[in-house]
Amino acid sequence: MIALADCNNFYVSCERVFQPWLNERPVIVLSNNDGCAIARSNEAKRLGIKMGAPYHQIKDLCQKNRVSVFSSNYELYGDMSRRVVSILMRFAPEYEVYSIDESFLSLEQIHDPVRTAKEMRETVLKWTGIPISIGIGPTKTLAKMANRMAKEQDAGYLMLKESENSLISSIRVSDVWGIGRKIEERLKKLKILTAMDLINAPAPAIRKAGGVQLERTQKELHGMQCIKIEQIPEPKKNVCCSRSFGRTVTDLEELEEAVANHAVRATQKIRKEGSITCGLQVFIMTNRFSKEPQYSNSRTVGFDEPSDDPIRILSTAKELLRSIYRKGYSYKKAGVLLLNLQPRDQYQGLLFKDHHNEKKGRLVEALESINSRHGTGTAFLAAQGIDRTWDMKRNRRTPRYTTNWNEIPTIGNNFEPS
DNA sequence: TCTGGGGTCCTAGGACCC
DNA sequence: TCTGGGGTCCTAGGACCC
Repeated sequence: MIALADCNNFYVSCERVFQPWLNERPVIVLSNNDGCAIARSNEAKRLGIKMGAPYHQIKDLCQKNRVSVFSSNYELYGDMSRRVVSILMRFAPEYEVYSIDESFLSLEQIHDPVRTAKEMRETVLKWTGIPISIGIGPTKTLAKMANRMAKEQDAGYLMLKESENSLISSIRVSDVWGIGRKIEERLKKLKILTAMDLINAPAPAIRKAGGVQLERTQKELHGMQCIKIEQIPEPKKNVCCSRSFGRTVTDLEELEEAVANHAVRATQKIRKEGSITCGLQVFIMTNRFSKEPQYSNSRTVGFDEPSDDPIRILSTAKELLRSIYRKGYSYKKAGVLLLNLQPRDQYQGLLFKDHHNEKKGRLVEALESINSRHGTGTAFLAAQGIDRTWDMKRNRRTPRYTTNWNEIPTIGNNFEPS
């Protein structure tokens, strides 16, 4: 059996751990730039706030109903996520961290999966304050479905066996893991509306409608494991860093600063993974929701020799940016992708040229060590800009309670928060 | 005024090879 | 009029996930 442990309304639950008065009140957490609602408490869901709803459209509703609204605090959520995983792994030695709030666990060796699920749930709640739901099924897809049902029934945990047809027949096909809007439409034309319809449909028709992936989903619903638990995550193949601006940006100089920051952050990511990049893409775009003239463009370049040098990646990114920049547009977003990542230890140098520069290497290491000791952003390259007035909005972020010495919560009145 | 960010996998089609 | 057969590799775009 496979279990899927999923944190309930995860970002909201993280905020509630440190602000318990938010319990049983409507709470939402906004995306970067305070754009959309990306996490909602059950109370907020009941008010009709949809996943991904633009905040400016629901602002009145939130004020009227005294909804607590927060900017996302990824330092906090990332740290809470690690804590939850560290508890789950005590129960199941084989597991896969699927996303920031979900893990698949293999319960193959476990005698009584339901009992284990109950214990996991209680322990995670007690040790972290985060409520989780656990779905158990013979495959990942069925575990996902069981998880969904557990949440709907407010049960906490639920085990789904293959034979439980009555349960499955009530599930809409679009609620099956792996089926999005487009596939749903195609299936609708074939009169396949529920998970049960999908199970009973002829395989060739399914293959035609949704390719091998949909066929795999169908097999998984039959109880045949097609999607393995991946204990050790594969190294990333690409990395992307992009942001919307807090305001529109027209100047090349400001775009350059933003792209410089994305390039440096992307490079930090691959260095942490021990990867080097073979290529680089830069993109810029105007606000697609605006009626102003639209422009978006991207340019890609391959490196003659793979690199993880932030200075080289940054300067290449700036060159690419200059080549696609057009004056007169109001830009809303810029990003940098590092493509075709390779493990650093499989690096092949060039025969006739050497980019390697020991002095520069030491400089980058010094930057990294300063930032890891004193916090990200302590030391940075001048190209990244100082004021960064274009930076994203994050007006309602709570303290980084668990990862920053200056923001640790205090108890009682003896200590004034600094 | 205001609309997120970061990934993966698959497929079709083009360019190229013998 | 009629123009082979069988591959590989790469890329862009589409679909999905959280």
